[in-house]
Amino acid sequence: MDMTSKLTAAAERLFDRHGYMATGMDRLTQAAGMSSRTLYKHAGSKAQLMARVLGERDRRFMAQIEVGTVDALFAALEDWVRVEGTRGCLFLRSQAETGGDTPEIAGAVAAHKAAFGQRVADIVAADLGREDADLAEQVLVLFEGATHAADYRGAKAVSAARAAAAILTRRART
Amino acid sequence: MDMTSKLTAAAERLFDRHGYMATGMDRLTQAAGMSSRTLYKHAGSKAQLMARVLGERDRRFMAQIEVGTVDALFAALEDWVRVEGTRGCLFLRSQAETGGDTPEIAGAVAAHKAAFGQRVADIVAADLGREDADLAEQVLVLFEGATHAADYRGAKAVSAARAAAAILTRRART
DNA sequence: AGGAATGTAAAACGTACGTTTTACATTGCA
DNA sequence: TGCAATGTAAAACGTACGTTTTACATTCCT
Repeated sequence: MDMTSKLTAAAERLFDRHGYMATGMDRLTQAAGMSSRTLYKHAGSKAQLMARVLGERDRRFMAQIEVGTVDALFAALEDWVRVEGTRGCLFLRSQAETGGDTPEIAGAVAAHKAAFGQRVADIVAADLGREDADLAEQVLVLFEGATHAADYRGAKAVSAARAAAAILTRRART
Repeated sequence: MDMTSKLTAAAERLFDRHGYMATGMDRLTQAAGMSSRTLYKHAGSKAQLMARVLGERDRRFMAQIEVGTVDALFAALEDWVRVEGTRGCLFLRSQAETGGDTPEIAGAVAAHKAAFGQRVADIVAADLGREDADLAEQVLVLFEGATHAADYRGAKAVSAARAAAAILTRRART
């Protein structure tokens, strides 16, 4: 595994577990197993590193929700939280931690959330056989809610969202 | 307005807008208009200050959602985001920023989320005339989702959640 | 064989952190 | 009148921040 991947993986883990601001570069060099000089050669800066972490995560997440039905979307979320745990949305957390004042991060977050919104709309359209902006918004809210409520309610928040989405989707189909 | 209230109000504003970790004590003394010595006399420590901010916010928020129907719950959220803006849930953000490692904060967050969960269950029970744990979980997820999705989708996320909750509640009533 | 590329360890850069202290001014109550 | 309480400004505490630098070792390609 090359140094850049090792660094990005270590950074994602620490930023996700302890927060972006609370994670110092010394902790990062130690976790990545490299000197600070090498780290900066690959990272550029802390903000750029976070932007790359978010880009990687976006790739991974969007691949996981490459599905054709609303129910499969929530099944994918169940898998995601089982593997990754429940710490809310790293994109929104990063944005909030920095008050939206870090351009590299704000850009990565905006790009992800735009792609995610489009993906949800596509899945709803594929499931219904037609576009439905209202249902898409409801499914997006349920997905976001499950992601964050799982923080303190556990996995049952995701299954509740899945059940609610099934009801709303069936209703929209007829 | 006494110094403690002025301090708490200034702290809530800064912590909410720029994040807990990113807000330094010098910025806080300046915003609260008092010396650091006075600030520490009233705050105790940064973590204790945040805990008091969260306690205040819990009081204000729980008063706002003192309602008897599911629809009124989401109407209250619409009012809340109109007044307070859309920056997600300060409790979950604080918890995530500190990785759950700050006891004062973790305690305040746990207390709030327990009270909030109970309140949602009570509202659902009052609306239906009977308890319904499944519907309560769905309403909670919709509420949490609206809170966070409003960050990037705007107020329409809240109305989508309201509409979805209305459908699920009507269905549960019959 | 030789030299760019890539890595290391460790110290230093200046700044800011959360917190405490020193020295002094203003109040309000007994 | 006097003194405790409460406030101020400003410097200092030690630590940690993100970042750069210095000096040196090790690969890898031609």
